[in-house]
Amino acid sequence: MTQSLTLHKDLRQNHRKLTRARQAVLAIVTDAQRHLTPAEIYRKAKIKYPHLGLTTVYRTLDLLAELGYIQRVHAVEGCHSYAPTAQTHGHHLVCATCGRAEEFTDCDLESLIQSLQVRTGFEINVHMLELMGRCPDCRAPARARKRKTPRGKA
Amino acid sequence: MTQSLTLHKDLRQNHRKLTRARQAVLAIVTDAQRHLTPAEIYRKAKIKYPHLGLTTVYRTLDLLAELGYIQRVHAVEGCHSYAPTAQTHGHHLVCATCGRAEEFTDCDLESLIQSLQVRTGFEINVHMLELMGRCPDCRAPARARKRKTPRGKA
DNA sequence: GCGTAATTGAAAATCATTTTCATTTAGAAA
DNA sequence: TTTCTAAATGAAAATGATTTTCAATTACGC
Repeated sequence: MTQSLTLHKDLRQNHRKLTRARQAVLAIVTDAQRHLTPAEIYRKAKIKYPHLGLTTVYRTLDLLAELGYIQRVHAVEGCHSYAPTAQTHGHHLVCATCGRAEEFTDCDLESLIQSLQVRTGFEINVHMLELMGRCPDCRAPARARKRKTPRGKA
Repeated sequence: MTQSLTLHKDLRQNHRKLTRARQAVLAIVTDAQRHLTPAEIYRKAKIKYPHLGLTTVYRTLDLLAELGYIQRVHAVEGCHSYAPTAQTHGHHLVCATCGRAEEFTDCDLESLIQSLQVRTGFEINVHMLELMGRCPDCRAPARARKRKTPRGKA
């Protein structure tokens, strides 16, 4: 709604149009509780707007990410998922079992970055921090059920 | 060399064989100064061992990662690259310009993880931290030359 | 409303990855 | 060393994800 208005303005500034496809895609990503893959977004958005094509989803995700409305999420699995920007002001805490993601902003890496800059001579300007584990919901039944196969290296 | 011996032992324990293909792939990743994609590894390893097939590279990368000899790297670009484990005891500092990667181990996230665990109820057991910026080499000439295009789509 | 550039979706093309399968090979045992 | 067999291999095909092409459609400034 309000977001659509802002988007409309942002698009106009670049001589671009606010289409139903773009609204549908943005709505899906914005309302999602967790990051979604392009295919998932396509499936969900197609319900709102059945005429939608997968190609357009890819193009729209690129566009929205460029404009800063959504963000690419890099998790261990699902390298190319997307999450609304609001949800990603900072970093992710992703549940390895159900994919639910919490975000947090306080990452306090300043001192680390400072010392690394001095030590390495790099100029550091981006950082990506992703934490993974199990959310409360997935931890609870885990005690009762059999544990998931560790699929570990050993 | 020494690494090959260790690998041989590790493989034997799992009833697996030390093949020329595996040696070639491991050598390439181990000697790399930055993380490489499967295709890059294939191209380079094929020089050492021309008979090598791409399929085998994929299978070998999985195996070596499982055994802990190499690690998957998740950077903003190149979601499925690999780096030697030695280089990734901790985290990466990647140069956005030339791709050169430094690694560091002191990440000091314990207090952050602690407080997040309490706050969210998550059990946190993995973290991924990647810093990006420009390395000294790429910074130096930057002052003299024109700055690189910011790589925006617009 | 009109005109036009931007956008679209379907299909084809491309690219990365996995599977299949007949052949080859490492390495344990003789 | 030779023999034997399970493990590993590479080529080709299959699969999946993403991008390109292009003619048709649509948003929106006029």
